[in-house]
This record gives sequence, C-alpha cells and structure tokens, in this order.
Amino acid sequence: MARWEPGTPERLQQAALELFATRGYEQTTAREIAESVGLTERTFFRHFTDKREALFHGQDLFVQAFLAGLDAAPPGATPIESIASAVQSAASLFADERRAHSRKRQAVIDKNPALQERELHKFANLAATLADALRARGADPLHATLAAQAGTSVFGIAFAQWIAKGERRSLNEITADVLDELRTLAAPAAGRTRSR
Amino acid sequence: MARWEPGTPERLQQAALELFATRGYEQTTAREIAESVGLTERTFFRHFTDKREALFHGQDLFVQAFLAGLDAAPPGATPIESIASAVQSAASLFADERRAHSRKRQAVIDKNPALQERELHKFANLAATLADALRARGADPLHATLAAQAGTSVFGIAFAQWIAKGERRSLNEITADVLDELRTLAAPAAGRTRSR
DNA sequence: GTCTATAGTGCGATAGAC
DNA sequence: GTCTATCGCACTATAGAC
Repeated sequence: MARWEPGTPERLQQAALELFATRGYEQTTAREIAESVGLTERTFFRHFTDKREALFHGQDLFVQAFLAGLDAAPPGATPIESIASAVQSAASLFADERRAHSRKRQAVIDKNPALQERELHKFANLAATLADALRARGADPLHATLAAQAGTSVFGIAFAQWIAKGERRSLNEITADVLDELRTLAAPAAGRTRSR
Repeated sequence: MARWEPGTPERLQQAALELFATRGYEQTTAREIAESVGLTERTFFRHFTDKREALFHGQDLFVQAFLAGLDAAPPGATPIESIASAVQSAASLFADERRAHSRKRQAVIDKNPALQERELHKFANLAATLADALRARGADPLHATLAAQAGTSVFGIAFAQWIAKGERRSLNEITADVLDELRTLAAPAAGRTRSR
C-alpha cells in the first residue's frame, strides 16, 4: 500500500466542487477543502496555485480537442471553417452524461465574479493558442485571431445553451446551429435564406 | 478651501499606475498607493473594491461611447454594421495624445495575470451590454451576442495594434482596417459583392 | 478607524518509495 | 543515499466586518 492515495488533485477538485456548490465559493476555505479529503491547507496550495484553480485545473484534454479538430480540417479550409472543425471536435467531448456535472460546475461559476474572471482567462488563452495554430497552418495573422475569438465565442454560447434548463439537444447539434449563424452573420441583410 | 482635495479616486488611480509601472503590481501594496497621496489604506478600499480596480475604475465614458455609436447606426443596419459603428465611436475616444498613457497602462496589465483577468471581465461585461442594446433594437438574440463579441474582439485587436511599437496610424484608421477584415472573414466564397 | 479572517508564500522537517 | 508528497510554522497583504 502506498504511503499516499493517488489522484490527490482530482480528489481535491471533486471536494472543492461539492463544497462550493453547497456552501458557496467564498464561504468555503481552502482549509476546509483540504481537510475534507484528509489533507492540510498547505498541500492544497501545493497542487493549485490559488483557490480558483481547484475548479479549472486540468483542462488539457479540452484544449487538445480543439487542436485535434484543427488538424482534422482540410488543408485548403478557410480560418473560419478550420475553427468550426475545432469547435465541433471540442463539443464532442461533452457527452450527455456530463451535462448534469457541467450544470453544477457552471452554476458555481455563474455565482462568483472571481470564478468568471478565471474562466474568461482560460478562454482567452485558448483563443490565443488556436490563433497560433491557425497561423502555423498559414492563415493570415489577423484572420487567425478573429477566427479563433469567434470560435471560442461560439463554443461559449453553445455550451451555455447546452446546460440551459430544459435543453435536450446534444452539444454538437447546438454548436452546429450556432456555427451556421456565425457564417450568415457578415452576409448582407436582404433576401437571406437559412436552414434550421 | 475644501476639507479634502477633490478628485480623490483620480489621484489614487494616477498614483497606482505610477507605482505599478515602476515597482510592479504585486510589489506595490494598497497602503503604499494610498500614502503616496496622503491617504490611508482604508480610504483606498473605500474608493476601490479591490486593488485591481485602481487601474480599471471609471470606464463609463468608454462604454457610453460604444452605445452612442450603436444609436448612430441607421435603423436598418445589420448587427455587424451597428457594432462597427459602435467600435468606431469608441475608437474616437483615443486621440493620439493618449497613446503614451495607454501604452504605459497596458504594459502594466500585460505583465500581470490578475490584471488581465480583470480586463477580460470588463470586456465581457461590455459585450453583454452591447448584445442587450442590439436586442433592444430588434436584432436576433443570437446574432446580437455574436456581433457584440466580434465587436469587442475587433476593438481589442485594433487597440493592441495602436499601442504597438512604431505604430503611427490613428486608432480609428486601424479599427477601420480590422473591421474590413472581419467583414471578409465570414464571406470566404469568391466573387461576393459587398456594399460599403 | 480598528480588528480579524483568509489567501497565499517561504522554508525547513519528515517519512516513505526507490 | 535520492526523490517527492506531505506537514508545520511563521509571515504578509488583501479585504471585509465591526
């Protein structure tokens, strides 16, 4: 038997979400989170640089999914179409079984400005990463930035809808719809035909 | 003679920028900022909810400029064109005399993640405000959100270029260029005719 | 205006795994 | 012996309560 149980960050993360959801983020101390899984406050801060990170740590898979989607786009694709592929790839990560968990986590974030700021920062970093990847694929630098930002906006909008009360569609379906709207957005006004 | 000098928040704000720029954000305490203008730490926190707000407080004019630009757009304008008007209106606030000050302030923000998070939050709030205003003008809700986010992205990109080393063009000129790129972004297919 | 809880850091000590 | 996860303690600054 090992001296320490494995998966310490995951256990802390899970405990943090539970406590934040029941007591509220500000009403929960780092000490309480740590002690609820038999660790000390000092150990908590060894795994997370700050308290908020307990909700955001370990989103590598998420970013990787976007990048994999970019790679899956055909070589001649426009930045927007490449980004669309990236967004759909990331959306595929969120199967319907995850919806309840996502709702719970987002409810905590939505109640606290400090957590919202961290979430925005993560999205901004994601957009920067995607823009870099688009440029590496030869996209115009400015187009890359604009497309990457549009992509993260689309994902955010679709995700919010996915966890909205009563929503039944999959995240991929919703994302496809939002992407369609994005494509029509810059088109001139009159006589537009849209499929829905 | 007044009992207190007027413009306390402004003097604190100015002192904070100077100290952050020379010493660094984390190395500067709220107490130091307050005492450098003859006030106590307690007074600092009565004017700003937290230390970061010393760099962000009082951006009402900025938001108002966006909204005024929206109102200036013709009634039949698409969301994107309305937003373009809003972005240009805000860009007009930043005359060339402000460029040096903007560079200094942004240099401080760029060095500190906590300040970046706050800036992103302000932009996100701005985007939400603009989306609401677009919806109030009858725009499709989803288009409103997408256009508002695109608008704040465009402003951010143009602003970053405006304060880039060696840049001489006005913010309005740069903004116009970035908006042009945005218009072409979602119109990938060749031979599209656009009115301007 | 004072008092205090909490976030977060730095450093040293411990104790098992290898 | 080395490595690493953990603990313990002292400490500062923020921020809110009183």
